[in-house]
Amino acid sequence: MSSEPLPSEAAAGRPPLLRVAPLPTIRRMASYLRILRRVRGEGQEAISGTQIAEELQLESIQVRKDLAYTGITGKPGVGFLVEELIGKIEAFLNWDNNTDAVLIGAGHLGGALLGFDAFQRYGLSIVAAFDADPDKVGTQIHDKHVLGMEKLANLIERMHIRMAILTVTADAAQSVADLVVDAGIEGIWNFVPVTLKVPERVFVQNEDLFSGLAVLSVMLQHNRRKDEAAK
Amino acid sequence: MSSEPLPSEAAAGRPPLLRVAPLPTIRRMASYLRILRRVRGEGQEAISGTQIAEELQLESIQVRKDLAYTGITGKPGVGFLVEELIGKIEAFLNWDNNTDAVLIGAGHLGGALLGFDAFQRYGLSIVAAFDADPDKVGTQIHDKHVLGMEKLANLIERMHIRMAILTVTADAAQSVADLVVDAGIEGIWNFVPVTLKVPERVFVQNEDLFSGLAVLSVMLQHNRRKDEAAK
DNA sequence: TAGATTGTTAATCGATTAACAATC
DNA sequence: TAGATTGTTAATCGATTAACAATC
Repeated sequence: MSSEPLPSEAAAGRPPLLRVAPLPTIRRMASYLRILRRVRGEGQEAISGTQIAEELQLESIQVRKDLAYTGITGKPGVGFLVEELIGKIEAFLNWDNNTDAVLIGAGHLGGALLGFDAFQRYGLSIVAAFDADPDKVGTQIHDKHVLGMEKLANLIERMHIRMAILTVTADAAQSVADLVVDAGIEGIWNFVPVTLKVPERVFVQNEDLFSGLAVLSVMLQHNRRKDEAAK
Repeated sequence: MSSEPLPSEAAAGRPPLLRVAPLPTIRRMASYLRILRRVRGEGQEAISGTQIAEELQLESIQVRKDLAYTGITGKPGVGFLVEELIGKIEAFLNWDNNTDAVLIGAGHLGGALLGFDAFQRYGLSIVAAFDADPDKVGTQIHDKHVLGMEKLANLIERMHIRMAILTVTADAAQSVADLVVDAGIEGIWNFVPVTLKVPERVFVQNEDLFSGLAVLSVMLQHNRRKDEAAK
């Protein structure tokens, strides 16, 4: 997986594009890691692409292709060393470094995320929560302090926080995004069903529950139709 | 597209879904609907694919292609009738019918979902929650009763529930899935980072938080690298 | 050795994007 | 009419899958 520029790019005099792996590949890495950590816990030292594929109901060729992005080399006839592969995937995902984040919107969903201590194993630590509701400010949710919005920008700057998790209401989302972007945030994990306008340098990862529900609804409807047609 | 229903089918029922639209199309439908409902609230009567595309930062050709799956016909030079388009998308997603669901696992995330009253506008109603913890059984979370696991199968069968929402712990997920599948569930909205084994007739929609986090982590890391390379 | 599995190159598939005539 | 937009067909792009030699 060389990151050499394509001839056309070189010819055009542009700087070599740093390539990111395909997004579907990146998403699958998280599940590979899950399997690998479990398997390590069971004392298994090597694992084949075939085994990973079976556990995740994927094709082994896809697993092999994906794993190649981490730079690991396997042993034909054997597979990959579990410990090494875990290290490579963690490095690929930058989950071997800790990333600090702030969470804005300490409602039900925000509270649930604050309680997710599994994040620690995924390189994420939420350093504080923020909310506009004076009744919430000053309290703690799952051991995280809830601070007032007026403290947000300053904390981001002072602690060089790069990631913000948005769980505010839809009508507040854009203004909060503006605020954190101004303060220097580089990535937003957005749980609000709103299309945020941000400068190009800021990356937004949208988690849209309703799009998942849409898929499920359509598939349920589709299966029912099939059943009825079969009668 | 040859089997597109005529406008007159609106009263008669729904388009015969022989093929399912591409999954990315289905996911985007949810966001189209969001824009349309807002725009309707503002009193706008027609909307062009161009306008929808701008609001969602998409290409207009993609919006037009997607909307074609609903069977709607627009007016060249004008666009689509907002009210009609909302109806078509709701029908496409089956969100004009109510779907009952059970939620299993009344922890933090499960509780947050129980409190999401927006689901009502997306055709979903959670009729009850279930949990193995005796301390939770008998309580109410956001006005939903929490019942014991021993009542689950019977309620699914009696009420002909087709959808189950899984927010249990990872180690319980497969056995709960087996249970609801046996009881006749046709679709599972799975929030547990576990690959469920289910019969082919059951559709599983996985919502994997960590895969979203993986994308965000990689992009943050990537942007930082680019910045450093630029120096 | 025989069987399993890797890693690469090529083929296929499916979704996105482009082009453009038709039409309001 | 002129400008905007739809809807269709074709081209492109990117990801998945197939094939298979190399190798443990």
